[in-house]
Amino acid sequence: MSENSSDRPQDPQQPTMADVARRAGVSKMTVSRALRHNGAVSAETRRNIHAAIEELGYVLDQSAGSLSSKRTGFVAAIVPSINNSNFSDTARGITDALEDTGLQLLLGYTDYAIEREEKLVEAMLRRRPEGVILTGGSHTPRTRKLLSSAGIPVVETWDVPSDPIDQVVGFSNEDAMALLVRKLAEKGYRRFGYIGGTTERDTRGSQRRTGFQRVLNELGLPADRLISFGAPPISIEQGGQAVVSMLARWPDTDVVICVSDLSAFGALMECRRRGLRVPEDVAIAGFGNFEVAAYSHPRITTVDVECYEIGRRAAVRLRDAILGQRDPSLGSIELIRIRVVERESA
Amino acid sequence: MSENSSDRPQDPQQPTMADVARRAGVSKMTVSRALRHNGAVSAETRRNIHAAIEELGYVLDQSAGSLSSKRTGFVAAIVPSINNSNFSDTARGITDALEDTGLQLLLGYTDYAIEREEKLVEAMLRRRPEGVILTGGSHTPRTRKLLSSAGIPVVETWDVPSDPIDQVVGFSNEDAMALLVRKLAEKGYRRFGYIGGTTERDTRGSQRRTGFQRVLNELGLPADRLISFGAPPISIEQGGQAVVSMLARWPDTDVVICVSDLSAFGALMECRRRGLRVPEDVAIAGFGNFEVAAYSHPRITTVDVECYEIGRRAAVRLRDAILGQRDPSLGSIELIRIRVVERESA
DNA sequence: TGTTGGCCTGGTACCGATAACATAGTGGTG
DNA sequence: CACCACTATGTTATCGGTACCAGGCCAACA
Repeated sequence: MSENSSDRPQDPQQPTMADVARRAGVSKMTVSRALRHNGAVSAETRRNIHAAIEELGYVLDQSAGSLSSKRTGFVAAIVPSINNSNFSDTARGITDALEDTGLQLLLGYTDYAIEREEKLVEAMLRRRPEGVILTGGSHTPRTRKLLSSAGIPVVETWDVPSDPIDQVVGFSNEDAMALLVRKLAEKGYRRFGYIGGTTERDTRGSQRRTGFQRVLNELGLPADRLISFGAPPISIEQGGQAVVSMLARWPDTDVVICVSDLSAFGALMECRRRGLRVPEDVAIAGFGNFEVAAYSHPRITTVDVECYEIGRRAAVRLRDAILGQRDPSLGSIELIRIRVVERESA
Repeated sequence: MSENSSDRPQDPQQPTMADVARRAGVSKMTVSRALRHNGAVSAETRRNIHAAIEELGYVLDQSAGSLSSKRTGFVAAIVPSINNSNFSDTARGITDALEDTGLQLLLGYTDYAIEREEKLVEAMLRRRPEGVILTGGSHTPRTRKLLSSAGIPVVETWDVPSDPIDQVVGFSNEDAMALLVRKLAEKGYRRFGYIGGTTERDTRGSQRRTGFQRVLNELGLPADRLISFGAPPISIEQGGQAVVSMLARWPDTDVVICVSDLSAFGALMECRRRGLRVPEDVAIAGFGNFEVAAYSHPRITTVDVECYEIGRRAAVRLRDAILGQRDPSLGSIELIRIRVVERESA
């Protein structure tokens, strides 16, 4: 039913602004003015135009408009996965900050592959976004090149890259994990295990592992209990499987730290299923402060990242850059607060 | 840094196809042909053109192209929430089915409000998508009107509306819930409770509640143990709070059925926290077969919906309609399989 | 050798809006 | 009453591509 035949037997051609203008007895230009509440149009003319629009079922063709105005009215945001409440909180933050700016969000996801990110960036750029928000600081050289020469503002998030493309709103995943490990060491834990994904694909994951190892080295504690399980993002199920391997190999592990709350939750449930007490027999901690961690039984100790704020502030920076209102006193790098949330599991 | 000043001191103006043509010593038309692998262009010319593109850092402006070709190359999908693995599975199904069709997915989310859906549909339509995928069958009259007269194929999903706009790929939420209740009644449960969101806003949620009540009425069992808690989508936390109210009010409740696995999980964890045995003291069931339900302890009995398939098939139908390859022997309504997954919690 | 047909390539006219400037009317002011 | 500032509207020229048609070139064939 490509030619949708329901309601009214509509004309094969969609009406254009010229049709509206003819019907309202004015010129195209006046219609254009009436639609963008900027121009000076008399109340009566405006009424006629809106009546004509209603009768014809006219919908503005924005792509035609952007060709001449050079404003497409959207920004692109690229996240690793939409099925992850951390990133969807960030997306919400972006959407909220963009409200009332006339800017729309176009969301794309990469499945944690920077090659897919490259393809996505190129596809987005063909539609001429007015700005781009990326997740993470690792990109292909071509992605960097495309974005640098696109002449639009770019904000990298969820990371603090050493060589930013443009602006940054994020935090150090390494430091955040270090903070958690240090806190747990203070609580008396000594034999730390780490569960994460296999490859380097999830760069934020590997940075967290680095932070884990760094602190243990500083404290003179062994940092070799590492289980890598599956391609990132590692799931609840994989967290469960990984903790089994961990305890089979190093049965005296004090505390298991997981790359995210999802895997921590899997590990926790698997331990409970096997009759282990958490945290008495083995403690568990996660990362990201997902809702599941706050309401599981026992509740999971984790690191809270202000995901929503990341999105909101990234979008505010983008908006200011686009509208040329960028505050020069602000640096181009903005750090987001992270904090350890101590709960029952560790 | 709106004028991105890093890498190279780039020209203020982005290069256009005419620049590429000039540099390659051909006409714009030939460049256009070389970029869309359809036209006949000699190997050497093509090489020159690609070299010129590379040197200039040219990126095609698709919005200009679509103006004259009348093909924008994207479809819009509108989901209630991106932070919900059911819908993001559907989104993945759409993305996968669109691969290699030259069609891109533009995702929008409504936060479960049909007014926001209306705004979103209008915003999308201004960009002239080649097709639209909606979640659910309830829309504002204006949304329906806009879509019917847009002259593009539309697929409604996750529901079986009585008066479809165009095509449908979904299932009956009422029947799916009825299936679950019937199965649990067969297992011997008699005193059923239901936990869901408050308003009619989440239409799929209310349909599920209707299915719940219908079956209990048919079986001559009381169907009045209903707890409504919070605006949809109800969260893990709200599931926990609701089960507390439920058991305070009707302490002898056999089994608690939740509108989704997330609230079921919250209820389950809260029961465990209070020392209740599940399913011995109270059984719990959910809906949607989320990962959290499969790996919690105990595992949660639920209804599995083929979310990914919903997306994939909706996109296939859209694609066929757009390319004019729609198989007329296929009806315009496609039902997705649903099945009860019996696990430990009920 | 003339004709035919296929492969490349170019020229021109748009696609549907907006920018920029021009113009007509209107009321207030000295 | 001429002049000015201001409002409301129209005209023209694009924006950056693609559709469509025309034409040049060359090999194959009669």
